Amino acid sequence: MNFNERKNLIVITGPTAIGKTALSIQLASHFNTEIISADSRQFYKELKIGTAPPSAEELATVKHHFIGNLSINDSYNVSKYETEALAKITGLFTIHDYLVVAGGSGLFIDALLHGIDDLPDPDEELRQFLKLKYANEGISSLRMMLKEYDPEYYEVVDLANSKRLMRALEVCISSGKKYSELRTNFKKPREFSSICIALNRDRSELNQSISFRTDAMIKKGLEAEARLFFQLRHLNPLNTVGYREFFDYFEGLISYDDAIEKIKTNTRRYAKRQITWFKKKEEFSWFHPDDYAGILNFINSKK
RNA sequence: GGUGGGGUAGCUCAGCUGGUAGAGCAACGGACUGAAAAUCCGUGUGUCGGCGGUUCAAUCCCGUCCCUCACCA
Repeated sequence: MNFNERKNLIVITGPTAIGKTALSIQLASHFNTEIISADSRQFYKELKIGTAPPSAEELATVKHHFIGNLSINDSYNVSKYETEALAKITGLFTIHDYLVVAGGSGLFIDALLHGIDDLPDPDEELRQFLKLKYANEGISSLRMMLKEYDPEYYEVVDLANSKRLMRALEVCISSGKKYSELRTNFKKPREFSSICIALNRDRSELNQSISFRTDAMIKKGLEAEARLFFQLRHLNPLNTVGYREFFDYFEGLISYDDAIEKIKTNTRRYAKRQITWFKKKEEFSWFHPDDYAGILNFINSKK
């Protein structure tokens, strides 16, 4: 990229149900530009209710990218997103000075802003082998294996987290190198400026918003939508709040009312994890979602 | 109004023969490199309904008042 004018990526993030969609549309309209989604569940076109994607009206107001661009049968990952989103952004910056990124998936935003290390993609056979090993021999077998392949990573990894252990083993085995050596944490330079905005508000208000939105999803037919995918529930994109709880209900494990309560609880927890993630990212400035004037002022001050 | 049960953490409830209390869930805090709305780790947050009394010591025993549930009027 070689731009004469400065290109600005306005990043809008924050916990779920805080109001990212509405704000991003307002901003994109103001700057007469487009929106890049950074929401790892709104990619899936089949998930129309439970992931709270922008409405048809909203999509008609502002051009969105990476909304409903994948199927739940696709296998996708952050690295692909980095490549595709970066390419999309690079293209759009030839006609826009501002672009808006909106979404709450911290790892994906991180990959977009700073890149992610060049690691091998998961190999399905190898992953199955490791899953089986974990199921049959327990987590200690993964630990012992990792200690052999990569003692340095073994020292720092969360030894209780089977997915981290399996992923590290995957990388070691398929690359023939140590995971700890491939993880450079190098921040790739980007040829645009980022204006990073995180939204948050009083926790009780956020919880109320979560409860309200969940009820709205139920009214829109979330149960029926979940039922469509019951047979496909093993797919990763369906390991998602709002669907998994209904799957438990369909299996007779919990009651209907419990399913709805659990959707709310798990959404609250998800929101908390998002807040924890972004709190330590110093590049983000925090705003109340209603403070549009303050946010606009902040963006313009970055010129 | 009478009789009986109950009032302990945000909720549901344990708590022995008196030694200022603990489970589940919720909540809160944290980690995070191709599964990330995923996955994992950590933390009891309390006028034991109020006021008196007995006792070296009361969530526990006694009195009284308040609240609540059930049954009887």
